[in-house]
Amino acid sequence: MSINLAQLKQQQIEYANRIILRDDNHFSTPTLIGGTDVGFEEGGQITRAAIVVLSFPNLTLVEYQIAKMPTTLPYIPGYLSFREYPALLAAWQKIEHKPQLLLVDGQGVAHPRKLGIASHLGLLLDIPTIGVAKKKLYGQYQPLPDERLAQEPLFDKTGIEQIGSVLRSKVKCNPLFISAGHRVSQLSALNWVKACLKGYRLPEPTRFADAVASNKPLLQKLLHNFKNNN
DNA sequence: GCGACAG
DNA sequence: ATCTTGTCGC
Repeated sequence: MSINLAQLKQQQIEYANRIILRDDNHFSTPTLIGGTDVGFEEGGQITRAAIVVLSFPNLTLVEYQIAKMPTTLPYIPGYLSFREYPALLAAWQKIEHKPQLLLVDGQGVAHPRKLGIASHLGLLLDIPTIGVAKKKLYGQYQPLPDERLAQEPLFDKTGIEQIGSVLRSKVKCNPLFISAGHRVSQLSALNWVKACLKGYRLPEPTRFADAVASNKPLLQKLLHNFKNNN
């Protein structure tokens, strides 16, 4: 069986037209903010999606859910969302306290066809989303000084349109690539991420989602404390 | 043809 | 992403 990339590409173009890059009217400040991350088991055969919900602005863990599904697609740059969104939707259904804003691991509109996983998921769930990626997929930017909160706009290939921001969330760490996903402006996307930083490279929602999705004993232990405190 | 390339 | 120990630097 071959993968019909041309069809997926067409779908991305159609979906991208529906993305809204303005701040949502439904909230001024979120009460709950979510984070997502995806991991794999059995050599990639199983996709494990994690969604965490934190209170805002306290940033304490309120809930987390995990969903596992058989992996259907390999990783193809530019088509990540098709590989990961089914498991993420399953995890979302299990979430009891639905957040008003979701930080998604990966790009938002900083994508060749302006439909990274954050945008794709935001559209499917019809909620505001922000893309928080650890690496660049698309775009160009100027070098950043090694200072906390140093930032540079991420531009389209034309160099005219800003498609996201590059943010040094922590000194001596590689920068984060922040881009609006859906129903949020580029400026707000950057500000919400900054509001979720707590001294680590990754914003808290993403950091917690990472811990849940990647079964690391150290951080998994932090989540065990959460169970006891509830 | 060559380089780039989320997770 | 995942497989993995020690190691360098603040």
